[in-house]
Amino acid sequence: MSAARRGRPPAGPERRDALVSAAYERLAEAGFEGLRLRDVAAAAGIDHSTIHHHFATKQDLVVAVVDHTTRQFWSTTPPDGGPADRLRRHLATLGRKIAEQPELHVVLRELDLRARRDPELRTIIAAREEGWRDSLRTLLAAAAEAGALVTGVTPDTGAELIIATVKGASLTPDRALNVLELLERLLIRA
Amino acid sequence: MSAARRGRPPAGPERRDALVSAAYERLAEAGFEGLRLRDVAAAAGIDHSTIHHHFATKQDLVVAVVDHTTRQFWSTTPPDGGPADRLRRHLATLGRKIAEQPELHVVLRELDLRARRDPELRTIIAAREEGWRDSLRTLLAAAAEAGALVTGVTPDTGAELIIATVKGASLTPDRALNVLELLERLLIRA
Amino acid sequence: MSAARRGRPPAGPERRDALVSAAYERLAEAGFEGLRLRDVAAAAGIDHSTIHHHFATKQDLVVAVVDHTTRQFWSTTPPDGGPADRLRRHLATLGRKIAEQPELHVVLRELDLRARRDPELRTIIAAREEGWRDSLRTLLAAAAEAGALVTGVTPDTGAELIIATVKGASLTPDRALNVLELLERLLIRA
Amino acid sequence: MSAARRGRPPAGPERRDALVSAAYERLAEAGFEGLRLRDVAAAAGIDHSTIHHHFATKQDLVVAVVDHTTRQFWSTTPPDGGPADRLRRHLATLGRKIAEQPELHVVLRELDLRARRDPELRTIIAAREEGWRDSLRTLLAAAAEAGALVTGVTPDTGAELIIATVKGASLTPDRALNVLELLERLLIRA
DNA sequence: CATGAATGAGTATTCATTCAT
DNA sequence: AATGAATGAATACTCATTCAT
Repeated sequence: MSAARRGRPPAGPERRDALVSAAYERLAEAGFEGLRLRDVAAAAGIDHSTIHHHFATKQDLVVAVVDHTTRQFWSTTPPDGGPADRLRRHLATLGRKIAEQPELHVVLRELDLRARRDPELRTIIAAREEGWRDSLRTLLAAAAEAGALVTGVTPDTGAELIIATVKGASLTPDRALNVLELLERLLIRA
Repeated sequence: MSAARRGRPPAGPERRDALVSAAYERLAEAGFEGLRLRDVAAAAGIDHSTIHHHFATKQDLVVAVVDHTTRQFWSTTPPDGGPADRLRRHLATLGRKIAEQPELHVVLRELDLRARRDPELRTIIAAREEGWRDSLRTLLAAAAEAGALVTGVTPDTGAELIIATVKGASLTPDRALNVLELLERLLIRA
Repeated sequence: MSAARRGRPPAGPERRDALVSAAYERLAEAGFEGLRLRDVAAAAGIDHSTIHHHFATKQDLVVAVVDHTTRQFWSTTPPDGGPADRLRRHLATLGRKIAEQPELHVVLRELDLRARRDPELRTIIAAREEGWRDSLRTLLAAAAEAGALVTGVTPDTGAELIIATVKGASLTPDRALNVLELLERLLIRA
Repeated sequence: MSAARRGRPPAGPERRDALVSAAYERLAEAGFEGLRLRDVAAAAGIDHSTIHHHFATKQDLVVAVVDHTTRQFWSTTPPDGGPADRLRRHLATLGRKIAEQPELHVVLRELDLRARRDPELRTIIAAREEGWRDSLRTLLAAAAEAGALVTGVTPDTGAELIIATVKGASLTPDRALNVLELLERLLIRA
């Protein structure tokens, strides 16, 4: 009713989301280095000064993008099944997502680097990653108890290895699926 | 008369190297996002417009930094010994270097991301990485022939897994050593 | 229903006064240079776009502030008594007011300067000042007739001297009282 | 030889002075409220970004203007003669300068107000004014010793009265001369 | 009356690059 | 080679004002 009255200004609250999405896309295309509020506004179809009505500062928009991006990754996590199977599916899902949606993981790597110099982002990203790490540890502990894990792999280092490999694999998306398949075979007993 | 007046301005040709080193350090600290020619010049102790006598454009300096950085990484590669041992030493050396010299690997990740949008850097970096990949493949093929490799690992995917894990591990330097140790145990037969 | 919900939004007509007072205070604190409608609105506890329901333009609000401020100063004038005494009391009152309420006189000086570039303000302020000047002239003429004035002081130049000194003294509020006391002794016969 | 090579860019070091003069003039015309670096640059005939080559920030330029302006006022002070005469000449010179060069004194009043909110300017201006105050006190003390001063005027309050009156008189330049003449007659014994 | 969203002209500042010396 | 002055396009952010609700 109120949206798309004359076709140009979409509406009120969803405008904020449109800005975050546009910023996410610009970040994927151009990196932090090339992230310009003007481009974000243009992509969202609004005047660039209107951005500041929704986000006081560029950093505030970036924080919203971090939230949006890490949340999107989080939805990746698998539901249920046997521990070995769940781990298998988790890695397979990640491998597929990296191949299908490479920008998401590229942006996540961009955020990892930016977080080194930005305490605010560091806090948010560390919290989200900690959630992933915890769920991996739980999964690996269950798999170990079920005797499905290769000997010598503790839940702790196993989780770190998975995190590192997923992150590194996301830098070369077309090879990610194969890499994560091999990792899975190395971790889980035949 | 004016050169080496107080020992500060090194000279003519090594001035170029000083600029590359300064740019590398700025890149490690601030990322591409925060790389300013003025800062680089200041760190090298010269006027910022003098940079253009050594590098026509900022991109030229960046290319030189890429060369400098990837070369530094390359020097990391191990010399000789048995194939399993050489692989072990390679991963151990990398793990140690990441812990000791984290900025080098952070800069390399920065370059990986930048290369996605910059064909010139992509070419250089891909060529250097291809060298690393080749030597890993050779190493893994030798290890496989010696029966030292876990079954199911081909030289191709094994090399990809190592590359991915090393890259991902470099994003959390303090955990890198443990991660690479585990990878090594998973790849090499006891 | 929505008005006076929590006692904060006063009502309809007095809202206008609240805005003028808030603007006066902002002007005292930050000068014309730092006068922002948003700040004024925030200080009055309303949305900044609501200001435009009371004052079509910023200038309109400024005009209202000028009226408010000059009126406040006007109330300063003394009632009655003998001419010399009335003059004495006038200067003493001014000196005290400057010390007690320095912002009022600082704002008046701000207005004097602004009036140089703003014909609308100039007209208003000149009219108000003319009233003060007239009453000073009348007072001085009466004092002269009563023989209470030092020789050589005409009502005209005497009034100008008083006006100039009061204005200048208001720039250093803590010394104003002493300055005006001395002026009084110089003008009035012992 | 180097200046006015093609007529447009005047030269190097005097460019700084040209900017200060231009800023002073803009300040006189538009006040702090209307002081724009773009206008200053345009008045000096250079690109507005070039300003930052000479003054890192707007505040730095303002500080230079304060220095320039207060220095100009200072040069107003009279040389020598008998104490009463020197005081007479000082007030007469000030009265004439205010009438001839009203913008200078308007800018000085602008600075007085700005100094209330700007500690950096406050320090500079207070120091300069203290110099004026001191010289006035010395002058009045000499005049008092010579018996040329009206009874009841101490060097301290006399100096304050002069300062206040000069400041206030500068707000209405065409009446300043008369006001200061009257002040002189009130202070100095016939 | 009141609001929140939107606008657009404007504001200081940044920065790679050019040029004369 | 080196420098300092100059440039101009770009950059985040501001602010009075408008408009639909």
